[in-house]
Amino acid sequence: MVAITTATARVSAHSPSAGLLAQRVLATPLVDRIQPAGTRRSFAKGEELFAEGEAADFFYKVVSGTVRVCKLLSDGRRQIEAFQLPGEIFGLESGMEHRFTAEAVEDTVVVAFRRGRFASLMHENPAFSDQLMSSVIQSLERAQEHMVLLGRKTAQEKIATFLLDMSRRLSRGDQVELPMQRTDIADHLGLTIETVSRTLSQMVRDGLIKLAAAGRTIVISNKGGLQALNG
Amino acid sequence: MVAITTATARVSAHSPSAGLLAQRVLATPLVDRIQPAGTRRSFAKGEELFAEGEAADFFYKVVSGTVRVCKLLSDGRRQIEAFQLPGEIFGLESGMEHRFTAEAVEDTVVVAFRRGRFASLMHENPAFSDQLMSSVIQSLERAQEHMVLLGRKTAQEKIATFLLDMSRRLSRGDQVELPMQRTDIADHLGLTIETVSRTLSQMVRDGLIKLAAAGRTIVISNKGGLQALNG
DNA sequence: CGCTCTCTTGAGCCCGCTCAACGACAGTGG
DNA sequence: CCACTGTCGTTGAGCGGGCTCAAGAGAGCG
Repeated sequence: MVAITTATARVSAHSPSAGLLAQRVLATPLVDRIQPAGTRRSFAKGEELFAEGEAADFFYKVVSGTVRVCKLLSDGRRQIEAFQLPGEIFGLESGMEHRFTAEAVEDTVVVAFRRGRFASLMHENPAFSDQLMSSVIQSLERAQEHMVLLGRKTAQEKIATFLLDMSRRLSRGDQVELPMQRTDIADHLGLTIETVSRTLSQMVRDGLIKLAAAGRTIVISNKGGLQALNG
Repeated sequence: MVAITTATARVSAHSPSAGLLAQRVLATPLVDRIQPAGTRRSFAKGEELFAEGEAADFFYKVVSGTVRVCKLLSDGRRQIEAFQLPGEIFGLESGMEHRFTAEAVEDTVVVAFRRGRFASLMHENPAFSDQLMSSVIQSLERAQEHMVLLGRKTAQEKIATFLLDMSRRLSRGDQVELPMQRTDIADHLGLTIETVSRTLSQMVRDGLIKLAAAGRTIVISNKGGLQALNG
């Protein structure tokens, strides 16, 4: 592992004045080259990666599958902050404990990085530090975009935004295979499951989308129409 | 400025194995000792620090006053992501442009840090890098907490949470001097100005709070009662 | 085939929004 | 000094989008 660290450090030393946050993603993410430093772990659908309040010894990167990151209120109301798709990093904390719960939406593989070990690695390897920083800032930007949705968009706009976002992030063509069920979508968008279902049905009637495979597959038939709705 | 940089780097080199994100705030924030590297700037109430889409050449730290960070939808609907109070850092981006607008809620003084200059500073000075990282992660945690509020809390709970948060962040005792007007509170909590006003009035009737100074000063007379409401 | 889990659809209600008026100040100018 | 004006906060009346409660429809699986 030391060898890997030095190698990547040498690479970054040669990169010409790598500006912090200047480029969003480097050609080959360092976090991948350093991957051996992390532990590969698998989780079955529905399994919990960690819970709110647990010690935050690790942070994670999704290899395959989907993770939902959520918070609960005392009476069980739930807010899903984000769905983490392959390539995305989550679980970094400023304190000692996790501030939210992470669960596998479907069968999922992640790489777990020990937090303490990465402190020194970050210091020795500026380029790696930049990437981690960039990743956290992107999470923040996504959170900010989502706050607009939660606070100011109508049900129709929320669904439209969600579908376009999912389409962009995991589609092959204009077909989207949703990994999560309606309850998850509802808790992500600040709606009820019934409103999600009704809104999707209405979009089918309006010719914006088509539903298949028990509602899990969505074909976007009028992308422009959806975009006009997304606020 | 070069002298200052080296000085702070030397200090951090002596700090014993400062673990990344291990402690939330160091005794003397480095960003303050390096403050000379930033430019002090003043903004009048209502003035814009930067707008969505502008080049993100600087990031900022609040010295005094209050900044609102917000996003607009095409039809004018607004979501205030956060109110930045003295000591807080904002305006860091992963891309080249600002993704949101920042405006002074009241007369405000900030320190503006040139982004490019801090890339090298971060690399030379791990402790500074840690602090910046910690600050961004804390913004993310706050955003996540706020998403629960926006997506899953009732008007009453939103107001209760807001008042307790403001009280914690800027109160002397149980009296809170709100720097922002009702429109800002509404756009922060995903409500209308009328609902904010009505809910506050109801809380006065319920003996939870007292209002003074044209509604800008709030005395929390039953903190437990408010806490029971905050979800 | 029956059981369970998920999604859909319907009927009715309520919380928060819309529209509108009024009140409380502060600043300004005659 | 007071009338005029603009900004901000409060209050009322009524509406409607999304929620609640309830039942039905598919799909997967033993």
